[in-house]
Amino acid sequence: MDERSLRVERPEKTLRELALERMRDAIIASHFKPGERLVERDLCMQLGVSRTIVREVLRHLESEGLVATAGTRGPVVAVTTPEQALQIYEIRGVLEGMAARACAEKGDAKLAATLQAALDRIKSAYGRRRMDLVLDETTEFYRVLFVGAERDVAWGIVNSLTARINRLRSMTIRTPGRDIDGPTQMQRIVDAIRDGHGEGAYHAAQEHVGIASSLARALLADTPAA
Amino acid sequence: MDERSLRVERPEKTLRELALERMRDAIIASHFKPGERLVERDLCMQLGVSRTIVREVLRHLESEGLVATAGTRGPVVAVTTPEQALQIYEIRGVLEGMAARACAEKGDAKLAATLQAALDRIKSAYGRRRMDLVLDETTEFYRVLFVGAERDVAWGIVNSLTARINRLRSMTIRTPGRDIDGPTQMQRIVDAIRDGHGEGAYHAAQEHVGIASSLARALLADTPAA
DNA sequence: TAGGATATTATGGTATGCCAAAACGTCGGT
DNA sequence: ACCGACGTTTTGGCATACCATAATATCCTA
Repeated sequence: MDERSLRVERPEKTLRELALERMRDAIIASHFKPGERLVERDLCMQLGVSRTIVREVLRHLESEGLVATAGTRGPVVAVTTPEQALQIYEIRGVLEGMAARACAEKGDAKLAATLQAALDRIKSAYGRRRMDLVLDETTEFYRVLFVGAERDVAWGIVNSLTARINRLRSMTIRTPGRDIDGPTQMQRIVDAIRDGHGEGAYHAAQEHVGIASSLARALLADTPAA
Repeated sequence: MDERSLRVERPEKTLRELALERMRDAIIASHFKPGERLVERDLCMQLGVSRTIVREVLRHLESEGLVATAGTRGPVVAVTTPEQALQIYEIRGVLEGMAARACAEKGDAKLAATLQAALDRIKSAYGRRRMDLVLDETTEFYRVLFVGAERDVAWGIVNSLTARINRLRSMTIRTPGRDIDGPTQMQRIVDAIRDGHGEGAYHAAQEHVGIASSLARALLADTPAA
């Protein structure tokens, strides 16, 4: 037993931070459904924390758009209307296009390789029918894209918007043929970036989101609100 | 004294909501400076509310990006780095361009008139050297633009981003000649919208933000961090 | 049985308390 | 004068309490 093993490990995160992550993940994963009432005291029991923490977490989530509070009625999981969902796809289109263009103009071969690796992991997840992993790896792909583009502000926005349409995302990746078409479109993004084609990357990224948007539009025509 | 005067007026907003607005406005108006420590108990005294409310307000403002909390050190007013500020201008450029294009494609004469009225108010504020009003009326102009474009999600993003660079905004509108050039550029946006020119409106909006970005870049070269 | 009145319970808004850790001030030794 | 140890104060993390209002259940009457 040497000196290091006597060291006291201090918790890396506060209870509040842990609870926030847990709640955010639970909403994103549809454990709590859109429109569902989030009763503070129930959450206290589920999370095993006091109301103080629950309320503070709810304030965060309100500001993130994942929770809505209207008048005297308590907090509910936010409902993303079809109109909003389509707006979100549009915004993602312009921001992802912007990031893709910046990556292409950067001319960084290592970045292109990292994106390719991330895309390969998406393909692999599709191949294994691991749809949960497809979403996670897609998020990772875009994180690499925005970090590579040095656009952390836009990444914060896109990531937050994406959380609000996660149910829809989960549905679009399951549409027939998406497992082939989706990675093919993303491959075009990566290729354009590797080749340094700014406009090409911009349009490839926009097209990819545009197609997802069309899929979502069709799905929303069948089952409203996500 | 009739029946109506016996009615109990219930407060429209909770204490928390009022405190949140007050704090947000105070940060935006530079009452609290970037990097300044926001001590909970001090805020309690200044706002006249309990720590509960202060903490919940701080959670909101954290998620909005106006307040930062790092490790064991308490909350501070967020510092927007020059890099972030420039990113924010870039994002505004694409989102405002998108909204302007949507307005132009809408072909709504009433909307164009409302935008013109809003721009006239900006001009009037410039003429009276009321720079605080210039900022307020500019915000109103863009609110009308996004609402007219039916892009409330993008408006939420732009409004929130703009709050983070308000000091810089306050400085750019004060640069020599901006009082003439700014409204001229915005007039081009309004004209393109009135004439139904989608691409024209898009580029006019992008150009306007691009010029503000260049002014900001120059200012940031002199005085870092806002 | 249906509807209204009343009682009870649940819930959000808000304040206060406790405690551990961080920050700051003081003192003594070199 | 500087540094380290120690004591004191400040501060954030977190829990709990109180209260008014909203929601729900129960009871009584027509």
